[in-house]
Amino acid sequence: MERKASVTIHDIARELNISASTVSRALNDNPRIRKSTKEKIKALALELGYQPNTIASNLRTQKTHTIGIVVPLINRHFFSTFISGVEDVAFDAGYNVIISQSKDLLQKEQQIVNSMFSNRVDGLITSLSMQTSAFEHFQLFANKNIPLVFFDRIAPGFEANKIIVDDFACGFKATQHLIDEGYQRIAHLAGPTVLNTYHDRMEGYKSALIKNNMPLEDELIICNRLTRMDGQEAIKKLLDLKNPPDAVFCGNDTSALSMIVYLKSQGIRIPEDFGIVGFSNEPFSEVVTPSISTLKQPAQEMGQKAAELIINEIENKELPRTYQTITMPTELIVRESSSRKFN
Amino acid sequence: MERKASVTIHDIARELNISASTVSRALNDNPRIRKSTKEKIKALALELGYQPNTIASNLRTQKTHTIGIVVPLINRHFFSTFISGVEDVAFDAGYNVIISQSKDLLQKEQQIVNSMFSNRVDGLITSLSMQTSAFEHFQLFANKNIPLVFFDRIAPGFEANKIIVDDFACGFKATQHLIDEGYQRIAHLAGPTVLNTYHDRMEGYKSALIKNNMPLEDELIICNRLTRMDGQEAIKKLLDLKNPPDAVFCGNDTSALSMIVYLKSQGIRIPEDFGIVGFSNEPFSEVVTPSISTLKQPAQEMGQKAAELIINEIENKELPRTYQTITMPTELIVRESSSRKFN
DNA sequence: AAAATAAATGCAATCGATTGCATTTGTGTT
DNA sequence: AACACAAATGCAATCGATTGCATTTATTTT
Repeated sequence: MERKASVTIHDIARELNISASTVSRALNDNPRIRKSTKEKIKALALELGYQPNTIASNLRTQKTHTIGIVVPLINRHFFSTFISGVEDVAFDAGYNVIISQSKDLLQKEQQIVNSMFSNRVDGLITSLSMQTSAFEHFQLFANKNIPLVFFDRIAPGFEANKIIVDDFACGFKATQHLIDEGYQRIAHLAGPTVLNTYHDRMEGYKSALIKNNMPLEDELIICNRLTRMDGQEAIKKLLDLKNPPDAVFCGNDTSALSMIVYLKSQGIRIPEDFGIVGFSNEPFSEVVTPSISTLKQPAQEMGQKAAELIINEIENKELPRTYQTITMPTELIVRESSSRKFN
Repeated sequence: MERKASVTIHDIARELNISASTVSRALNDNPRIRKSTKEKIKALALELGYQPNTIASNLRTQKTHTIGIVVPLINRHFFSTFISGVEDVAFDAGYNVIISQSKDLLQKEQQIVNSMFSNRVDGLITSLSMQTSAFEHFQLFANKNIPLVFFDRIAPGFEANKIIVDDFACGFKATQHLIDEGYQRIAHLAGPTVLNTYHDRMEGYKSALIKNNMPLEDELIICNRLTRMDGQEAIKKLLDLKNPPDAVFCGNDTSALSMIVYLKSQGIRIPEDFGIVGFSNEPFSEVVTPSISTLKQPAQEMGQKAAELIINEIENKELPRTYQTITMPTELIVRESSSRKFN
């Protein structure tokens, strides 16, 4: 019920008969202020319950100590873990994190990016929506030389730092693994291939087939949005082929799971009759039956790295920019769904 | 590489030979400005690529259109889904969301809450850390009449809005269900009972036993932090009892899962020999074998509700405060792990 | 003790948008 | 044409902290 306005440095100054500048400097431990004065000021600040107004400081210093994050969906394990990684590093470096989700909609992404700009975030970390194939809305940041880091789903050709995994190698590894396990006819369920991630995984898949002198067949490649429903439809379609596959490399674990559920319901044994490899190691992948072989992306570490990169850029704005693309290591986790030797 | 400072309303004013006030009003669609003037101003703003400086506006208006969220861990499904719900509603109402994780550490929570205050969030939504049993750090908000909403793990006795589920009823329902399925000796694995959630679930458990004339036994109640490891240790301990239980109601799904893994490894059949009910319906709970019976909390809806509540409070600050505690519905999802009739 | 130097503090502008009140411009009435 | 009134715009202070430069105070040097 206290209606009293906030305590400001002016209140402290008045009380002590000194100037606001001195108070400001004292609270910021500026060496120009005598120790005894500082102590006096800090003591009073504490007593009055002074809380700095970050907004005012931000306005004056043109720095918000805030990093914006835009991801398709906050509550996807990969993204929330990534965010957690960013937040860890950011917090320790004195940065706040503001977050929005594009819901995989380009229009919302554009709105958010604008809003983040108006909020004067010091840097922006983002993974593109499924609909994003043009990048003008990020130009705002580039123009004003505000650090920008893309991760996972990146803007190809855009001058910025990028953090990715080697999706091509992942696709290759997954497919090669299925081949090594003796599967003969391997299909691929991909996401929208405008996105580098899905595109590269598919190329890796193709490359592995070619390397092993196996034919590429269009009917064995399906593209959709990789939801549970999509996975089920895809597996039905594949099983209906005249010459159906005996394994699938899926673009994510969700669709892999829904395929497994369907295959089981049809009495098809996994991995004996059919092999599955997913992508991104969702928490459920380890614990379902059969457990899902998958590729693990170091989400937390990617977030940490992204934060380090962007904070470094923010704090060295005067230096000439050099943009790097950092490729983080992935791991093929072989589990039951693709592993005949387990049985 | 453009080094030109940002375009401000003053730049627009100068160019058009009018005052900044008029520009400001025009851009905010103030009816005091003539339509033709507005159009002129907006056109130039667009041409110059004007982007409002939200910081300046925030300082002047004493409003940031920002809601702070503090949760124990961002990448826990319940929390990230809750956040997603908040973000949905907040975004549509023109609010930003800033997020931090306490990592279940009181000290970090205190730091974050202070920082959110200094950043002048218009409201704060929070679920307490496992270590939090005193609430002075939230007093800052209460004193200045800044809306505060607790959810899930709330501060008992603190005057604020609260969003919870009826954990007592949940504990009761879960236990009653196990009894109905014919389990004779039911144990409970609880989290730290300083937290209302775990405390209430335990009380519900006890109440169900009493109602059914079953004895309460201390050795059947274990308290820990409900990690996977904790779950495994707990089930071992329980099985080692002279008179071991034949079912457990677990404080979360994670510990329930680790119990299941252990029980399976010991050749104990679920649900025939042993029943398990978890809590919070993690994504994996539906898909493991056996699938886990659990209580579903409407995380997304809770987030939406929290956002609605706090935005309403923010935008009606002059109204006298009335604090409500909203109890959201839960659902007992019966799956294989507790359901003898399935087999 | 005066002068020179260093240390401590203060003044006032600034960041960019907003807003109460004053002033100017425009419209309508007789 | 003169007046009343409404509509449109401008002035200048404000939000709270920061900071270059000026000024005051303290210390050292000769």
